[in-house]
This record gives sequence, C-alpha cells and structure tokens, in this order.
Amino acid sequence: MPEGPSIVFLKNKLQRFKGQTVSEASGYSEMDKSAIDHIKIMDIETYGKNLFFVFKDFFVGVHLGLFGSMLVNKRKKVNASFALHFPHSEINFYVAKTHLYQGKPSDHFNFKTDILKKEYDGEFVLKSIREDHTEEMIGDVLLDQKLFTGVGNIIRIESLYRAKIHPDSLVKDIPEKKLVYLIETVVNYAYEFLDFLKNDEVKEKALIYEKKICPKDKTELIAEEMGKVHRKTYVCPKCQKLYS
DNA sequence: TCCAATGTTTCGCC
DNA sequence: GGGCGAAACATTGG
Repeated sequence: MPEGPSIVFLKNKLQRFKGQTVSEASGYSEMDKSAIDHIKIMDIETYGKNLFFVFKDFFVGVHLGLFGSMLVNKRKKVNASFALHFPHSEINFYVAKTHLYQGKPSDHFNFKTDILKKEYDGEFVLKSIREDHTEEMIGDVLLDQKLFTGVGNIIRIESLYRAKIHPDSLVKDIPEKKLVYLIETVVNYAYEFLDFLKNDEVKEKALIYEKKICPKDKTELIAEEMGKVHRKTYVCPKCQKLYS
C-alpha cells in the first residue's frame, strides 16, 4: 500500500526484469494489452505513486490506489488486474489501475516535483506554491500530486509535525524559510520512509501518525479531518504552529 | 463482525 | 462548467 517510497521499493525489487522480454500481458484491466507481446522492457521507472514499465515506443503506468498490491512469481486467489509474464517468471498486480501512454515518461510528467527523483527541484516547488497556491492550506497543498508528487497521508502528517507547522496554515502566512524547511523535510522523510520499508517498520517509526500523544511533551494529539482534503490528520496543538 | 485505511476517479447534484 | 460529497475499487488488518 503505497506512497511514493513504496513504489520505489517495488521498482527496486523489479530491477532484474530490465532488459527481459515479456512473453505475454494479461489481467482484467480494460487497457488494451495487445501491443505488449514479445517486446523487451527497456526500463522500469516511477513517478510519484505510479510504476512505469517502459517499452520502446510506449510505456505502461500501474497505480495501486489504496488497496493495490504486487507479487512476483506468486499469485493470490483472485485474478490479477494486470500481469506481465516471462518464460520463467511473472509479475502480478492486484486491484491496480493501468494506463498505456505513447512516448516516454518524461514526455508526460514533470520530474522536478517528484520527491524521490534525481531531477527533484525544491526551488521549483517553492516557486510554484508561492505563485499559485497562496490561499490554500499547506495540509491540502502537500497532497496535490502536481506539486508534491509521491506525497501521501503519512508523509504529509509526519513532515508537518517535524517542520512544526499546523496543516491549516495558509501558504501565504508561512514564512519562506519555514516553507523551505518543510520542503526539505518532506524529501528527507521520504527517504527515511523508503529505508523503513526494508524492515516493515514505517508505522512503528512514525512520530504521530496513528498515535495518541506527542512524543516530545506528551500532549494529546488531535486526530480529525482538516482542510478540504477528507483525510484524517494528526496534529500536536502545542508543537505545530498555526500561522495566520 | 465491523470499520477504517499509505488513493484516485467518476458520478450525481446543485 | 465548477465545486463538493459520496461511492466505487476481485483488500486487509485490527
């Protein structure tokens, strides 16, 4: 179950499939799979919460949504929504949405906003939110995949706590230095998240996500939906400042 | 058994 | 058209 780092984690597991030739694609997803037939996987990439299988003239995007999962050389009882078969192995996706794109990923997506890509450009993100999203709450902005590609609810909550910013603060009210620090924190935490995945300890290493009290001063946390995004948000009312 | 959840799209209704 | 809310999704874990 996926935020950006979980997808990178999956991509890393699939490295040996680069250069391999797909013998068949299957699954109940509506995407036309007829072009994926005895062709070579040129590359496997990510963009935020999307996993891409790159072929010569097109690529396939896989999105796991909230319930999706991937198995290599194993199957669940239910049918896969998408699967790639090889002579001696297979990759199966469950409850995944797929989309076939012409061209290459960089034709369609701006890598500067992807928190886990080499091309990530924090200054570009800062500029974008200070130009066009000043009236929005930072808690909402963080989930905007066009601005913070790959950020999910856990990264959002944990980053705001670490940066000591209340999610209901409007972008225009947050000092620039604080925004810069938040943007750095998001990226640093995303890499920590990726590391935690190796030992399946994302939740136990979280500071306030799904917790009751602030680890710093034992203040009772607030846990409710905030902003426009209907997602449960955890906040320490003492540590996190509401800028206004 | 029930409920919520690391997500996004679609649909119906103003 | 836009904005908003609810539903949907071959799920899963507490």
